[in-house]
Amino acid sequence: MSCIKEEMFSKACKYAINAMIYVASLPEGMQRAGLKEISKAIDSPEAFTAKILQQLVRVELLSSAKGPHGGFAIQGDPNTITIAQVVAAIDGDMIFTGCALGLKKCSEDHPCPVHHKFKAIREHLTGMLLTSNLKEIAEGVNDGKSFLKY
Amino acid sequence: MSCIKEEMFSKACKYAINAMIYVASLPEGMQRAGLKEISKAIDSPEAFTAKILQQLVRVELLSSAKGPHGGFAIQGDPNTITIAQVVAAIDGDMIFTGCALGLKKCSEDHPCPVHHKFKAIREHLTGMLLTSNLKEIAEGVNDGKSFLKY
DNA sequence: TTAAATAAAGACAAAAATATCCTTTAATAT
DNA sequence: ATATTAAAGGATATTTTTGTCTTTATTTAA
Repeated sequence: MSCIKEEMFSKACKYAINAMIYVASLPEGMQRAGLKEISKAIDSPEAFTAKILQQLVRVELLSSAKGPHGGFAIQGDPNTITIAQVVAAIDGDMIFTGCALGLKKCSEDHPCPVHHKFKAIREHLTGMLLTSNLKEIAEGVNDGKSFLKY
Repeated sequence: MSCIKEEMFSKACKYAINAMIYVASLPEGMQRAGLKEISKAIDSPEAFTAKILQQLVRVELLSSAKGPHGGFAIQGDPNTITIAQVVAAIDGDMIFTGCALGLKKCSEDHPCPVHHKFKAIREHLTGMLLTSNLKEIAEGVNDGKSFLKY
């Protein structure tokens, strides 16, 4: 027993976010990328990434095409797709709604000992994720202001 | 593949926080509780909780005594022990310092695409955890204002 | 129409987190 | 001293998450 980890999101979710940002950052006209290209761009395990992309296709955040020149593209408007949607698709909404201490019935009426303290954090986090759209974030990458790997 | 979880802390960490709060909430004079009592109070698996309490003893957040009337007590001043310390002891400091998207070298110079957005959240979270002391939180439990289980 | 490219799907493997059980050690009380 | 109580430690089991591999299905291009 020697835990040294626990971060905000699962690895699957991180790969999903990174992949979505990468695809969103593709130049106009050629907005389709294959699995190999994506997992190379975000430095993620290829086969595992494939599974995650499948999930994103299922929830219609991505569209996919088989065959030569196939691959994945953002489905919908990158301007209105938020990181919150990607997180919800992969990790579910526990990060937005779950009790920090794991109480099943934690609420205003029956709060856990840190309920009110975490409420503010959650609202801050949720608000940020809801207002972070793919387009804006992908632009940072295209401008060389932020990075998808290392 | 059907993830539906991911919360802020590991279960181990949640049990640790709850256990610390419970022990801190014990009445003056009798501030020692056994494993059974603790895991019943916080509704956690007994044997697993034992391992976590051991860790907390090792990092000297708890003291322990064997034999009849043995058990666990807060080591030090509950007024100055913070939730941040408990989290760091069990989950490490990734929650405070790690990159949200998992980049190894994420920094101001080489930021991930959401680095700046998460910075504020992290600071908010860290500040809150650093200023939440056991004493204050345990009082809420003693006053019947908050709950350790269900 | 066939070959090549690519995603989808399913089975499987490895690693980590969670959880249990059993034995040992230490303290207390009789 | 001895029996009892309770934590410590170690081995093992289960579940979840992460990751791989192989086959199938679909599309494109020659």
